[in-house]
Amino acid sequence: MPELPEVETTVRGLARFLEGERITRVTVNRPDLRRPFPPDLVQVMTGARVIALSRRAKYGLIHTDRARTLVFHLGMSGRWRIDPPAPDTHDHLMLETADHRFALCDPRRFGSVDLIETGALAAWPRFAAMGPEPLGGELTTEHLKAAFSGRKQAIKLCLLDQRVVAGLGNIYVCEALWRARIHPRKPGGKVTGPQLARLVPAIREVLEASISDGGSTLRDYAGPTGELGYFATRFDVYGRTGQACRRDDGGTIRRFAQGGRSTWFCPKCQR
DNA sequence: CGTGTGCCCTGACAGC
DNA sequence: TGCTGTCAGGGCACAC
Repeated sequence: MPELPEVETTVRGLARFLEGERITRVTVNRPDLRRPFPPDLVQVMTGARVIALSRRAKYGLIHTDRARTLVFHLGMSGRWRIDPPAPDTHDHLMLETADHRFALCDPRRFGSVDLIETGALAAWPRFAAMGPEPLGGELTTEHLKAAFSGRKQAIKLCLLDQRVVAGLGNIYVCEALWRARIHPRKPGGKVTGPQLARLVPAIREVLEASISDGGSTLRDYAGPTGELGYFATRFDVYGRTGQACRRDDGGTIRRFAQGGRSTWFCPKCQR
Protein backbone atom coordinates (compact mmCIF):
# COMPACT_ATOMS: atom_id res chain seq x y z
CA MET A 1 0.00 0.00 0.00
CA PRO A 2 2.65 2.40 -0.99
CA GLU A 3 2.27 6.10 -0.63
CA LEU A 4 5.12 8.46 0.09
CA PRO A 5 5.68 7.40 3.73
CA GLU A 6 5.79 3.74 2.74
CA VAL A 7 8.23 4.44 -0.06
CA GLU A 8 10.39 6.47 2.33
CA THR A 9 10.25 3.65 4.88
CA THR A 10 11.09 1.09 2.21
CA VAL A 11 14.04 3.15 0.96
CA ARG A 12 15.41 3.57 4.47
CA GLY A 13 15.00 -0.13 5.16
CA LEU A 14 16.71 -1.15 1.94
CA ALA A 15 19.50 1.36 2.47
CA ARG A 16 20.57 -0.30 5.70
CA PHE A 17 21.26 -3.53 3.83
CA LEU A 18 22.22 -2.27 0.38
CA GLU A 19 24.34 0.85 0.72
CA GLY A 20 27.97 0.11 -0.05
CA GLU A 21 27.18 -3.46 -1.09
CA ARG A 22 27.81 -5.11 -4.41
CA ILE A 23 24.96 -6.76 -6.31
CA THR A 24 26.12 -10.30 -6.93
CA ARG A 25 23.12 -11.60 -8.81
CA VAL A 26 20.02 -10.27 -10.56
CA THR A 27 17.08 -12.51 -11.41
CA VAL A 28 14.22 -11.38 -13.61
CA ASN A 29 11.16 -13.62 -13.43
CA ARG A 30 9.04 -11.88 -16.06
CA PRO A 31 9.75 -9.32 -18.77
CA ASP A 32 7.71 -6.46 -17.38
CA LEU A 33 5.53 -4.82 -14.79
CA ARG A 34 3.50 -1.84 -16.01
CA ARG A 35 6.26 -1.32 -18.57
CA PRO A 36 8.91 -3.68 -19.87
CA PHE A 37 11.96 -3.98 -17.65
CA PRO A 38 15.02 -2.22 -19.11
CA PRO A 39 16.61 -4.67 -21.55
CA ASP A 40 20.04 -4.18 -19.97
CA LEU A 41 18.81 -4.44 -16.37
CA VAL A 42 20.61 -7.67 -15.56
CA GLN A 43 23.79 -6.67 -17.34
CA VAL A 44 24.04 -3.25 -15.70
CA MET A 45 23.04 -4.28 -12.18
CA THR A 46 25.03 -7.47 -11.90
CA GLY A 47 28.30 -6.61 -10.19
CA ALA A 48 27.27 -2.98 -9.60
CA ARG A 49 27.99 -1.43 -6.22
CA VAL A 50 25.17 0.47 -4.54
CA ILE A 51 26.31 3.96 -3.63
CA ALA A 52 23.16 5.29 -1.99
CA LEU A 53 19.38 5.11 -1.96
CA SER A 54 16.96 8.00 -2.11
CA ARG A 55 13.36 8.86 -2.90
CA ARG A 56 11.64 11.24 -5.32
CA ALA A 57 7.86 11.51 -4.91
CA LYS A 58 6.67 7.89 -4.76
CA TYR A 59 9.71 6.54 -6.61
CA GLY A 60 12.61 4.80 -4.88
CA LEU A 61 16.10 5.29 -6.32
CA ILE A 62 19.02 2.90 -6.06
CA HIS A 63 22.16 4.74 -7.17
CA THR A 64 25.01 2.58 -8.43
CA ASP A 65 28.65 3.05 -9.34
CA ARG A 66 27.78 2.39 -12.97
CA ALA A 67 26.53 5.95 -13.48
CA ARG A 68 23.03 4.53 -13.55
CA THR A 69 20.21 4.57 -11.07
CA LEU A 70 17.57 1.90 -10.72
CA VAL A 71 14.27 3.73 -10.27
CA PHE A 72 11.41 1.68 -8.88
CA HIS A 73 7.74 2.47 -8.33
CA LEU A 74 5.64 0.21 -6.11
CA GLY A 75 2.31 0.99 -7.80
CA MET A 76 -0.64 -0.12 -5.72
CA SER A 77 0.61 -3.39 -4.34
CA GLY A 78 4.40 -3.46 -4.60
CA ARG A 79 6.90 -4.08 -1.81
CA TRP A 80 10.44 -5.24 -1.37
CA ARG A 81 10.79 -8.45 0.60
CA ILE A 82 14.15 -8.71 2.36
CA ASP A 83 15.43 -12.26 2.74
CA PRO A 84 12.06 -13.85 1.97
CA PRO A 85 11.77 -17.24 3.66
CA ALA A 86 10.01 -18.68 0.60
CA PRO A 87 9.44 -17.51 -2.97
CA ASP A 88 6.20 -15.76 -3.84
CA THR A 89 4.35 -16.02 -7.14
CA HIS A 90 4.64 -12.26 -7.50
CA ASP A 91 8.36 -11.88 -6.84
CA HIS A 92 9.16 -10.40 -10.25
CA LEU A 93 12.71 -9.19 -9.70
CA MET A 94 15.39 -10.37 -7.27
CA LEU A 95 18.60 -8.58 -6.32
CA GLU A 96 21.22 -10.41 -4.27
CA THR A 97 24.24 -9.25 -2.31
CA ALA A 98 26.75 -11.44 -0.51
CA ASP A 99 24.54 -11.50 2.60
CA HIS A 100 20.97 -10.73 1.55
CA ARG A 101 18.28 -11.16 -1.07
CA PHE A 102 15.76 -8.51 -2.08
CA ALA A 103 12.60 -9.53 -3.92
CA LEU A 104 10.40 -6.96 -5.62
CA CYS A 105 6.93 -8.41 -5.11
CA ASP A 106 3.96 -6.76 -6.82
CA PRO A 107 0.74 -8.78 -7.30
CA ARG A 108 -1.14 -6.15 -9.31
CA ARG A 109 1.93 -5.24 -11.35
CA PHE A 110 1.15 -1.53 -11.43
CA GLY A 111 4.72 -0.86 -10.40
CA SER A 112 7.71 -0.13 -12.62
CA VAL A 113 11.48 -0.49 -12.84
CA ASP A 114 13.63 1.84 -14.92
CA LEU A 115 17.34 2.36 -15.32
CA ILE A 116 18.23 6.02 -15.70
CA GLU A 117 21.57 7.79 -16.20
CA THR A 118 22.28 9.20 -12.75
CA GLY A 119 23.40 12.53 -14.19
CA ALA A 120 20.16 12.86 -16.14
CA LEU A 121 17.66 11.97 -13.42
CA ALA A 122 16.26 15.47 -13.06
CA ALA A 123 15.62 15.56 -16.79
CA TRP A 124 13.89 12.18 -16.86
CA PRO A 125 10.42 13.09 -18.17
CA ARG A 126 8.63 11.50 -15.23
CA PHE A 127 10.64 13.69 -12.84
CA ALA A 128 11.03 16.81 -14.91
CA ALA A 129 7.39 17.85 -14.70
CA MET A 130 7.05 17.15 -10.99
CA GLY A 131 6.31 19.74 -8.36
CA PRO A 132 8.26 20.20 -5.14
CA GLU A 133 8.69 17.51 -2.52
CA PRO A 134 6.18 17.96 0.29
CA LEU A 135 8.90 17.51 2.91
CA GLY A 136 12.05 19.55 3.38
CA GLY A 137 10.95 23.15 2.96
CA GLU A 138 10.46 23.31 -0.82
CA LEU A 139 6.72 23.33 -0.46
CA THR A 140 5.48 26.77 0.53
CA THR A 141 2.17 28.55 0.84
CA GLU A 142 3.23 30.78 -2.05
CA HIS A 143 3.85 27.79 -4.29
CA LEU A 144 0.40 26.35 -3.59
CA LYS A 145 -1.22 29.72 -4.08
CA ALA A 146 0.37 30.04 -7.52
CA ALA A 147 -0.37 26.42 -8.44
CA PHE A 148 -4.05 26.66 -7.45
CA SER A 149 -4.63 30.11 -8.89
CA GLY A 150 -7.50 30.10 -11.34
CA ARG A 151 -8.05 26.37 -11.09
CA LYS A 152 -11.65 25.26 -11.00
CA GLN A 153 -10.77 21.70 -10.21
CA ALA A 154 -11.52 20.47 -6.70
CA ILE A 155 -8.58 20.91 -4.34
CA LYS A 156 -8.56 17.18 -3.65
CA LEU A 157 -7.77 16.55 -7.31
CA CYS A 158 -5.31 19.45 -7.50
CA LEU A 159 -3.33 17.91 -4.64
CA LEU A 160 -3.25 14.50 -6.32
CA ASP A 161 -1.69 16.17 -9.37
CA GLN A 162 2.02 15.35 -9.10
CA ARG A 163 2.90 18.58 -10.92
CA VAL A 164 1.52 20.55 -7.98
CA VAL A 165 3.10 18.51 -5.18
CA ALA A 166 5.20 15.42 -5.83
CA GLY A 167 4.24 12.34 -3.88
CA LEU A 168 0.82 12.92 -2.37
CA GLY A 169 -1.65 10.06 -2.78
CA ASN A 170 -5.27 9.45 -1.94
CA ILE A 171 -4.85 8.73 1.75
CA TYR A 172 -2.67 11.66 2.65
CA VAL A 173 -4.60 14.17 0.59
CA CYS A 174 -7.74 13.21 2.51
CA GLU A 175 -5.87 13.36 5.80
CA ALA A 176 -4.15 16.69 5.06
CA LEU A 177 -7.41 18.34 3.98
CA TRP A 178 -9.03 17.21 7.23
CA ARG A 179 -6.14 18.61 9.25
CA ALA A 180 -6.34 21.91 7.37
CA ARG A 181 -10.18 21.93 7.64
CA ILE A 182 -10.68 22.36 3.89
CA HIS A 183 -13.61 20.83 2.00
CA PRO A 184 -12.20 18.43 -0.63
CA ARG A 185 -14.64 19.72 -3.27
CA LYS A 186 -13.58 23.34 -2.90
CA PRO A 187 -12.17 24.62 -6.20
CA GLY A 188 -8.41 25.11 -5.98
CA GLY A 189 -8.66 28.76 -6.94
CA LYS A 190 -11.14 29.48 -4.16
CA VAL A 191 -9.13 28.13 -1.28
CA THR A 192 -8.55 31.03 1.13
CA GLY A 193 -5.24 32.40 2.35
CA PRO A 194 -5.66 31.08 5.90
CA GLN A 195 -6.62 27.66 4.50
CA LEU A 196 -3.51 27.58 2.31
CA ALA A 197 -1.39 28.59 5.28
CA ARG A 198 -2.80 25.64 7.24
CA LEU A 199 -2.40 23.22 4.37
CA VAL A 200 1.40 23.26 4.09
CA PRO A 201 2.06 22.26 7.72
CA ALA A 202 -0.88 19.83 7.58
CA ILE A 203 0.71 17.97 4.66
CA ARG A 204 4.11 17.94 6.29
CA GLU A 205 2.85 16.82 9.67
CA VAL A 206 0.70 13.95 8.45
CA LEU A 207 3.51 12.60 6.28
CA GLU A 208 6.10 12.95 9.04
CA ALA A 209 3.85 11.22 11.54
CA SER A 210 3.35 8.32 9.15
CA ILE A 211 7.03 8.03 8.38
CA SER A 212 7.87 7.81 12.06
CA ASP A 213 5.25 5.08 12.48
CA GLY A 214 6.64 3.33 9.43
CA GLY A 215 10.08 3.46 10.95
CA SER A 216 8.99 1.69 14.09
CA THR A 217 7.03 -0.92 12.14
CA LEU A 218 10.04 -1.48 9.95
CA ARG A 219 12.22 -2.21 12.97
CA ASP A 220 9.70 -4.82 14.10
CA TYR A 221 9.46 -6.42 10.70
CA ALA A 222 13.18 -6.43 10.09
CA GLY A 223 13.62 -8.90 12.94
CA PRO A 224 12.03 -12.33 12.69
CA THR A 225 10.61 -12.37 9.18
CA GLY A 226 13.11 -10.00 7.62
CA GLU A 227 10.33 -8.41 5.62
CA LEU A 228 9.60 -4.77 5.17
CA GLY A 229 6.23 -3.87 6.61
CA TYR A 230 3.99 -0.92 6.11
CA PHE A 231 3.09 1.25 9.03
CA ALA A 232 -0.29 0.83 10.52
CA THR A 233 -1.68 4.10 11.70
CA ARG A 234 -5.00 5.39 12.83
CA PHE A 235 -6.34 7.64 10.14
CA ASP A 236 -8.52 10.61 10.99
CA VAL A 237 -10.82 10.31 7.97
CA TYR A 238 -9.56 7.70 5.51
CA GLY A 239 -11.87 4.68 5.57
CA ARG A 240 -13.85 6.04 8.54
CA THR A 241 -17.27 6.33 6.85
CA GLY A 242 -20.04 6.83 9.42
CA GLN A 243 -17.68 7.30 12.36
CA ALA A 244 -17.44 10.42 14.51
CA CYS A 245 -15.04 13.18 13.54
CA ARG A 246 -12.02 13.09 15.83
CA ARG A 247 -12.52 16.79 16.52
CA ASP A 248 -15.63 15.76 18.47
CA ASP A 249 -17.56 18.46 16.69
CA GLY A 250 -20.62 16.26 16.19
CA GLY A 251 -19.67 15.64 12.55
CA THR A 252 -19.84 12.22 10.91
CA ILE A 253 -17.23 11.17 8.38
CA ARG A 254 -18.67 10.84 4.87
CA ARG A 255 -17.37 9.26 1.70
CA PHE A 256 -17.93 10.25 -1.92
CA ALA A 257 -16.22 9.73 -5.26
CA GLN A 258 -13.89 12.20 -6.96
CA GLY A 259 -12.08 11.37 -10.16
CA GLY A 260 -12.94 7.72 -9.73
CA ARG A 261 -11.51 7.42 -6.24
CA SER A 262 -12.95 7.73 -2.79
CA THR A 263 -12.73 10.86 -0.70
CA TRP A 264 -13.48 10.94 3.02
CA PHE A 265 -14.16 14.14 4.94
CA CYS A 266 -16.04 15.70 7.82
CA PRO A 267 -18.83 17.96 6.55
CA LYS A 268 -18.88 19.81 9.86
CA CYS A 269 -15.33 21.14 10.09
CA GLN A 270 -14.15 21.03 6.48
CA ARG A 271 -15.45 24.02 4.58
C1' DC B 1 -4.26 23.93 -22.68
C1' DG B 2 -7.33 21.98 -18.68
C1' DT B 3 -10.32 18.48 -17.39
C1' DG B 4 -12.73 14.00 -17.26
C1' DT B 5 -12.92 8.93 -18.17
C1' DG B 6 -11.45 4.34 -18.44
C1' DC B 7 -8.05 0.93 -18.10
C1' DC B 8 -3.89 -1.84 -16.63
C1' DC B 9 -3.88 -6.30 -12.77
C1' DT B 10 -4.73 -9.41 -8.71
C1' DG B 11 -6.61 -10.15 -4.24
C1' DA B 12 -9.64 -9.33 -0.29
C1' DC B 13 -14.01 -9.10 1.28
C1' DA B 14 -19.23 -8.85 1.51
C1' DG B 15 -23.42 -10.84 0.26
C1' DC B 16 -26.01 -14.46 -1.50
C1' DT C 1 -18.15 -24.03 -0.10
C1' DG C 2 -18.30 -21.21 -4.06
C1' DC C 3 -19.96 -17.79 -6.92
C1' DT C 4 -20.43 -12.72 -8.07
C1' DG C 5 -19.80 -7.97 -7.49
C1' DT C 6 -17.16 -4.22 -5.57
C1' DC C 7 -13.26 -1.98 -4.18
C1' DA C 8 -8.17 -1.04 -3.41
C1' DG C 9 -2.90 3.35 -1.35
C1' DG C 10 -1.23 4.97 -8.93
C1' DG C 11 -0.37 6.54 -13.31
C1' DC C 12 -1.16 6.90 -17.98
C1' DA C 13 -3.43 7.19 -22.64
C1' DC C 14 -6.95 9.18 -24.73
C1' DA C 15 -11.14 12.17 -25.77
C1' DC C 16 -13.20 16.44 -25.68
